[in-house]
Amino acid sequence: MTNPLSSDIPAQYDAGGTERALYEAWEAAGLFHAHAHQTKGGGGTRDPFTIVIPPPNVTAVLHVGHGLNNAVQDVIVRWRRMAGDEALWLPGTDHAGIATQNVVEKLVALEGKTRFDLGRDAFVARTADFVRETGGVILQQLRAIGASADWRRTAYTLSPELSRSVREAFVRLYEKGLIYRGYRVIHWCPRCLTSLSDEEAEFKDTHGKLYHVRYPFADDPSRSITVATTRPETMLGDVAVAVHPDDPRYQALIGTELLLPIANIRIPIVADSFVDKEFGTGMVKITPAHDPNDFEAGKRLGLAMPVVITPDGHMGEVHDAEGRVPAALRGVERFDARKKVVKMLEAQGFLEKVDQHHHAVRHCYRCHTVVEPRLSDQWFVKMAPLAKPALEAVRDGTVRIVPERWEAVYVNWMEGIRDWNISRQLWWGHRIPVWRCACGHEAALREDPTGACPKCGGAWAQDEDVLDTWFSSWLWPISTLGWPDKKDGADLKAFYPTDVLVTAPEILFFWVARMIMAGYEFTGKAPFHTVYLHGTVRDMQHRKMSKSLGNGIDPLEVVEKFGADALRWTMIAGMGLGVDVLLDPDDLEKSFAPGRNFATKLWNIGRFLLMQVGHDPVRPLAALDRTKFRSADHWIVNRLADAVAECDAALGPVRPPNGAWPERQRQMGLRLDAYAEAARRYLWNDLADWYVEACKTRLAASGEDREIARALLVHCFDQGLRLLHPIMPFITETLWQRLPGRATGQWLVTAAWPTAPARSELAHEFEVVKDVITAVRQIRNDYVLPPTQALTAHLDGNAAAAALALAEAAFVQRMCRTDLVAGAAPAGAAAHALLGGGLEVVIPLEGIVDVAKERGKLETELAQLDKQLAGLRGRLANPGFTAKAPAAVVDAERAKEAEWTARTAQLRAKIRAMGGT
RNA sequence: GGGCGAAUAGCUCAGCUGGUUAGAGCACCUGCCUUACACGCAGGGAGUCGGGGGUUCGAGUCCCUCUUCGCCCA
Repeated sequence: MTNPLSSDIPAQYDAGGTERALYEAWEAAGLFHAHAHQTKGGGGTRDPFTIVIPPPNVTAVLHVGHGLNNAVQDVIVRWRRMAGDEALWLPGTDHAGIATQNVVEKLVALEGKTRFDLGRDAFVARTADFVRETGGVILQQLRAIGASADWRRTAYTLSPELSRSVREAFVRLYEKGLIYRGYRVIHWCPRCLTSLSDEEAEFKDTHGKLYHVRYPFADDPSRSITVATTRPETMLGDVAVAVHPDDPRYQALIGTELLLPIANIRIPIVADSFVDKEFGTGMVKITPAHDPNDFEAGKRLGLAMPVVITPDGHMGEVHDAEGRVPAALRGVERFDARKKVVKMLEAQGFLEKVDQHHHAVRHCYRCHTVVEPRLSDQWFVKMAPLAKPALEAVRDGTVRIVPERWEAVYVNWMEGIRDWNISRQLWWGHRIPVWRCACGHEAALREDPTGACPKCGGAWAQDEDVLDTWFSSWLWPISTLGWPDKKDGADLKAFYPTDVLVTAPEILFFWVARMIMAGYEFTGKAPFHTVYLHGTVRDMQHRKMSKSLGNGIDPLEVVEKFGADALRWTMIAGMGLGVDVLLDPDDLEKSFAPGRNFATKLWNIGRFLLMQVGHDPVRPLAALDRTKFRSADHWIVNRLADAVAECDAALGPVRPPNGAWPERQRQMGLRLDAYAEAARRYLWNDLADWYVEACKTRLAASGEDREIARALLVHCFDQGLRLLHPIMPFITETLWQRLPGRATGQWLVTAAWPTAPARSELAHEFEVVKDVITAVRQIRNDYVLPPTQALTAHLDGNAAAAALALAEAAFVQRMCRTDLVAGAAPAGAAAHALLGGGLEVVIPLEGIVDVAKERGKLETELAQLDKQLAGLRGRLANPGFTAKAPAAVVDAERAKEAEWTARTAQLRAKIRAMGGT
């Protein structure tokens, strides 16, 4: 294992042991704990920066989707922590009503029992025990990927504190009349035995069938009409057949009666404008208890509502349905019943035809069972009043959604918002705090009642249902910070509203939209100013990773094999805004190599640099005499300034300037891939590839030049580690601890985020040196000259530029084994390169260079340039362009023309000298 | 059926309010174990910006249209 805090630098970096030890050290040092009193709201001086975690289910184990989501949050929160904010990342879990109850029911089933055998209290106690034992697993796993969450504030939706929030929210809404009880058709999961909200009943495209069924007229069985249905078994609950009132085909039939096959019941033909004239036959059967649209129609028309399917999805005369379900169908499972009904219809000659039919069918989002529309009593939240401020917030930029296209989706949903079914027929969850008495008295109570009904003195009983888990999740940003508790409101004052919410688009409606509503309803403020919706991790066929497909990636396996830094780098660097991350579950090596390779490279940069620099202290940047800088020094300082600016531009702005995002800033920032690339380019392509190389010879000497190189190497590497730390926290900290002069107790985690150093005017001088080196390397490659072969390059055409290169002749020699000479090359065969500013690099290669071929190369270059120059001159000759284009554009084009003209002249002269025309 | 969006190098994507010779990463090809790193170094090829039309001095960028694909909602 690599000791994270030691000063020696082994040849190999061992991620596994280092990461574990380092995480423990960080946590022990309390680096992730945010202090309310440090914030401006808490009496301190710092801006707060808060992210609340999208709480994973207590039953969840870490999958790569969590990995991505939490890596993003960690990058952002680590960035803000370094930037000097009092940064709080608040972790926790939710109790996941349906999912957790399902898991425990399965455990109970292993003992041959059901939850009903145990009884409600015992089952709830059993579930609570289960959660106590296993509920923290995923939070423990988050530590392995480096999550810098404030574990001392870990929250849980079913804790006493958060339960109080839920209760308070319910009672307030109830008292305002925004929570009501309604008897209507809702989505019902016959397996979970509970109702579901619209959002929890997911559409899935299904290959079904459209059955065309003949319903004979009651008074003349020789005549019949035909209705089309995808669910023939529900016909037993039919109470009418509807036609569109304007449909000329059926005007005369309205009011006549049909004989419902199988059930042999008379039902009327009615008119309702909800019927789609074009669909099927334009006649639709009405089954009010088993279809939401039919329910509405049934209500409008005052029809009966017989229920013919039991809660667990079997046929039966459940309610108001005597005589409708024949004995042969009673107790038959609904899909078996469908087959039987079809057979019966066929046998009796009522089945006209069956078409293939593709349609979207609702499924339970927890167990994927086909949802059964069911008529029942449920609690609802009236959403329209809550949606109003939440919609306005996104419209006026108080809350921005990134990427932008989801704002339109959000607005669209909000405008068509429907009431939210919040009751669940479960035992695991917050029990609805409503008590009812036989006398009709009903109350929602903040505290459990002790006595009897205050109205009549009779016994009163609490509602049996529990609340939708999302009814606690929508309070998450406020409940976790202590709402509504006034006595200890420090966190709410210090850290609310939060800043960025990081999640996947799938739960935009489930959770994000509702949190915004709850924020306004209960605190009068939006709970955050930015919603960052990231992509999904997919496999190489662009399929979402899932257990059933077996195409998942276990992030802990990746951490084990390549390190958390490699995992994080790969995901963050590969994540464009709102873009899916593609990873190959069958080839983890290939998927995570970029991260692992970069970590290794970084280790080697650090190892070499630190060995060269030694342990002696170095001077700070400000103490360096810039007049003593070499061209490479000026250059690397500018590159650092560029890198800081690029990272800041990619990440920021942090928060809206005056409470709302101006149009210009609404989609700026959070470009994590661009940030990652800027940091990588600086450390690898600038610092390692050029500056470290440029320092090699200088470090071997002694004196002032060596000290400048040492100081800049340390400073520039230090700054680079800081820029990279939010993405690769472990290896950067491990290296940072080894920088000379590091005192114990200093941590990169809380080190200051870089600010761009003052730029130098002389950085371009090193570009000339680089260009010469690159030109020589190109020539060496073109003529397949071995790297060891010594060359001499003559620098002509621009004496000043040549002098800059000659000043670094030793460096050039190191980089490309080539000596530099000022002035024209001797006559003879040579390779040529024409650099910017007219600087010519000429390498005599008698016997190797074919003069005609070399001339051909220059002629090709000339031809290309001539063509572009012709276009450019055409543009400048066009009065429309010079008159209408901005002056700056025209000037730039003129400057270009001058430069290209000079270059073509130079090329022509060279070609002539080589015997061409 | 309603709404939103995308089509740019082999792949994944940048390209801001129209204005350099359209970029990056990965992949690919060539050469190299140059005393930190082959998980590396150096060099290189590659795109008629989905088709068509329009606006403009100028279009990958704006408008229309067609084609294909994706997402959300019913």
